Amino acid sequence: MKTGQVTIKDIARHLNISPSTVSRALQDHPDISSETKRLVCELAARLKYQPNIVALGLKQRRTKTIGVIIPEIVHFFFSQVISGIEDVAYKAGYTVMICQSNEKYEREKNNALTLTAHRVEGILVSLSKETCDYEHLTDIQDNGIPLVFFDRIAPGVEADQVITNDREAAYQATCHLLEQGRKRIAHFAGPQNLVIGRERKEGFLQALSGAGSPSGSGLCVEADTFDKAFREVIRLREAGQLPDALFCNNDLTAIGAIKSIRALGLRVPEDIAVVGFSDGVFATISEPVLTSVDQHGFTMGTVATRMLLDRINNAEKELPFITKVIKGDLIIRDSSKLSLSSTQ
Amino acid sequence: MKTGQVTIKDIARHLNISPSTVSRALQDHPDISSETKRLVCELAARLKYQPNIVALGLKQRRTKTIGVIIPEIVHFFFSQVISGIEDVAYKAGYTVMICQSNEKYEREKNNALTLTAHRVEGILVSLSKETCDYEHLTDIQDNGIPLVFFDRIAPGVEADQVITNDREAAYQATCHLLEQGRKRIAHFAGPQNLVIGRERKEGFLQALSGAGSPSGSGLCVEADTFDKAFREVIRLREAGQLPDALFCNNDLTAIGAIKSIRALGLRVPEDIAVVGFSDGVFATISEPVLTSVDQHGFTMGTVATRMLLDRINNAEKELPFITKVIKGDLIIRDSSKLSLSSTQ
DNA sequence: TTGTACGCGTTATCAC
DNA sequence: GTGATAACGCGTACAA
Repeated sequence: MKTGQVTIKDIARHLNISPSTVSRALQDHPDISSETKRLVCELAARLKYQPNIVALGLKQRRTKTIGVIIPEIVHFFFSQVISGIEDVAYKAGYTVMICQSNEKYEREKNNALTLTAHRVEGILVSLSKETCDYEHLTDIQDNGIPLVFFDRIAPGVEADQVITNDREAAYQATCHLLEQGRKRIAHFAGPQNLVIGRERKEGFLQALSGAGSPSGSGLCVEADTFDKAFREVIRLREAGQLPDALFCNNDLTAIGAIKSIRALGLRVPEDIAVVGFSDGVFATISEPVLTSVDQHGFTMGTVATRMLLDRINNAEKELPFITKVIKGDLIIRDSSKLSLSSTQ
Repeated sequence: MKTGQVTIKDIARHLNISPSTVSRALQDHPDISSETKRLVCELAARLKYQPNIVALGLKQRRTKTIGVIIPEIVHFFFSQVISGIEDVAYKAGYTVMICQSNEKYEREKNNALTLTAHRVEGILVSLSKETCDYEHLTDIQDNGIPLVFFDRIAPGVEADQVITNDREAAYQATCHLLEQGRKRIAHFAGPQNLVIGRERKEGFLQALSGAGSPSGSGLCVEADTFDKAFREVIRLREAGQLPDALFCNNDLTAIGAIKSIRALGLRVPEDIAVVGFSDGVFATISEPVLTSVDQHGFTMGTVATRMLLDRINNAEKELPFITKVIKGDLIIRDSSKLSLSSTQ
């Protein structure tokens, strides 16, 4: 199917002038007579002429497009980040090409190739859960295309990064539980090959050891989905290992845990306090409303995009790589807060 | 910033052969000697050569790209649709360019221009809440670019469409409430300039009149967000108009209502049964879990994209426009279902 | 078997 | 003031 769109040539033919004259007239070039300009602009408007950005990109050797590789759009956090990305990109006259890895390494590699084939000027990446090898990404850099990681970064790869202060936020979240008088706090952790998974766990453990908590109290389990959390709570109960508080790697996990806890006839927060991470809509919808760390997804998107555009526009300068930290805010809600009575 | 990517010319220069030979070698053209092919392919691999899709698009006058205009990515339903779109598009070798209208008419007009400027071969659209005029979309069609509407269609515009059986599903949802013995059922409606808003309300009213319900029982209020629903429940209470059941235009609205109802010390579903629409994750996270109509967002995306690709690949044929209806499934959960006792 | 010429839409650089 | 030409990267009919 050929896009039957009007070109500069069409206008030139209609007016019996050359394409270059049309081009200049449209750009309000001083050399062109105002009469010609009028004629050209009128016809262009009537024919709804639009410059062909593809051709422009070819000529100018820059596509004014940036690429994004994310695990899944349907995750609220990522959709927020994308909104932030688009916001900044569009205002700067850039188009955004979004690719989903669906948490698959192979797919992520493909995404990288798709984007470079489209000659995007820069790429924003958040790693899939499977990704352990980063060659497909360093290849991009070798091609001279700037890369900015957000949230799920690649350790060891030299590049700009935007992250949450995961460890610190996890530390605070755990301290909050300790302050509530909780003794046996467990952690439902994310995949440990991701830095965010490790960092959050690390912060959790630090808080416990800082509290001089008895060894063995830091029960960590890898569970990062609603379903896994639901099952894990049941398993812990059967093993007689139910904690009195739970810090989860993300909100959906926390909510799965809450559902499971309640299904067992126990109460949140009275019997088990629960805290999530990466505050999205879920936290306020949950019952009870969920204490969580607000990761400011939209902001993360805007910051990352600005870094990328800076990098693109200063490609010559060999500026050092930057890591920006967006501070997560612990928002305390009912799922972890005892209003009056104490637990026993 | 110039994408310093390797071109066919670079390879040709290195090997002291002409660019066309390189081109043919890369395509495994029979005319080329296997020795030359080997040389070319080896060097191409070493240099990580990738064909410039932009240049190809220009030459072949087809960009292998489709555009999407949606209100907001952060809506779970829309993010599901996008996943479906990407799934089909990528398998067909198409790239997807996503634009958000942010529910603004002006922005939607801009999106349309951006996409045509990029010479996308077809466009998928779901209207913003503000949109009442459709010229920016018919302009696209006049340009010979196929258009497919999904979910939020433009009445009067001749184009392919994919929709939910909104009226019927709303009818069923309301009937379900009637079957539960509810007498005073209210509707929290969406914007009435959108067809889906009107249809869902229509279905609601039909069910009531079919039940020979007393006039005035069909209380309709325009409220389509969490906050509006929350406030509206309070207002109804103050006005002494609280219903015993509530059918909401979407899930988030339903959940806002539930939160408000509970804040008033009333129970769901015992005092007020609640039903939502467009079943997303929210429905299963809500407490109690929410009865809702599953709109099958992912499927809607795949179906719409297939229609669009068909249209693109059969541009010559003047096929009649098609409307596909994806049946919504009413999924009954705790928010509307009385297990044992009856209401009084 | 390989090279040359052309065109996709656009603009910068010459020429006139 | 305007027109012709070349170039961006690629594929292909045609020539050699």
